[in-house]
Amino acid sequence: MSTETLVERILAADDAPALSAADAVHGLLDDSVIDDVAAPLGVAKAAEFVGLSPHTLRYYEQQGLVRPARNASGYRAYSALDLRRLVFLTRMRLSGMTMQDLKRYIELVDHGDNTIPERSRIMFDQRARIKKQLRELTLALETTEYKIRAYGGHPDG
Amino acid sequence: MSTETLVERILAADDAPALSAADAVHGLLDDSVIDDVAAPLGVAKAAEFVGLSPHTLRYYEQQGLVRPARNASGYRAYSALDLRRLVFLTRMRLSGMTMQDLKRYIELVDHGDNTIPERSRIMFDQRARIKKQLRELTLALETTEYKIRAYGGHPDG
DNA sequence: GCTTGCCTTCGAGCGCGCTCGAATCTTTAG
DNA sequence: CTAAAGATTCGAGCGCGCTCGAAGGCAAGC
Repeated sequence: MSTETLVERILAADDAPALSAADAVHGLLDDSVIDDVAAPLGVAKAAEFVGLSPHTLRYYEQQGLVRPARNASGYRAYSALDLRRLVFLTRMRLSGMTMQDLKRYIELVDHGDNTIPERSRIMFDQRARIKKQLRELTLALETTEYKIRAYGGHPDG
Repeated sequence: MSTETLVERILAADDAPALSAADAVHGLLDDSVIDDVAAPLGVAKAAEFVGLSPHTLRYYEQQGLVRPARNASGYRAYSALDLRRLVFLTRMRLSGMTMQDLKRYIELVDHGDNTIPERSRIMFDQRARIKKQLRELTLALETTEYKIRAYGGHPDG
């Protein structure tokens, strides 16, 4: 929570992102919100929900990251649980976790509570990576804003 | 400056990164520091300075992003100016600017001041991208810390 | 019944950004 | 003088994470 409010201060009152359609990954803080959506969702809707392509969702499934149920016709049906996992996966991917690490992590999840120590380690590493990226991005932001200032900052040329 | 102090608060007093050898990209805020270094540098030293490989520096040159002078033997000699550009390039790359956009930008720089409007636009876009990434990373960080908390947070398994 | 459109599987292909190997030249140490 | 370390150019190769195309099944509207 502390982190959120701080970074919120950084990014608030700025070029409002205008998050239009279903961008769960960039908006949701409370996963329980997902229950409100009319799950289960087909692959297209689920993809739109997390901001990925249907292709990518099938790819994730093939890689063992999600296992949505199928309806009578063999179509994928993403439950609220599946959607929450997709949000998790997408956030981890967006923050630079590799497919390999993500696969390993999910594999551990599927193997019960005695894998928690290793999962914990993975999340510690992930946190360190994210913080490093935050540092790098902060420097890049400063550099960028320096340039904008130097150019006089005319947004429309 | 405002941004820096805020994010500094977020990341301060944490797992100290132990920035050992020459990590200009992650540390320098004032480019003038570069003059202190004994420029010009050979490709290996320059690479170490920005945290890239010599291969990558040659690749950047081939792509037209830097043009270091050559000594009598044809070896690359990166001047302080070149090093500052390398720091800039590296920060932009680390913050997700594509090679294509970077090439375009440098091309504009090489074409004088009347290209400033377009350069300005590129930097505005870049800033928006960085801020989006910061938002995504922040959510990912929260998710990660949530997991760590859930796992009881034992760092050593 | 037919068309439209979204769903399925499969394997191949691709764009990005390096990364490497080979052959050769230069500099430095002993 | 010799050997080792590090520089050069060139083009090929690679790992990641998708991304796409082909061939076909299923559902709904006219």
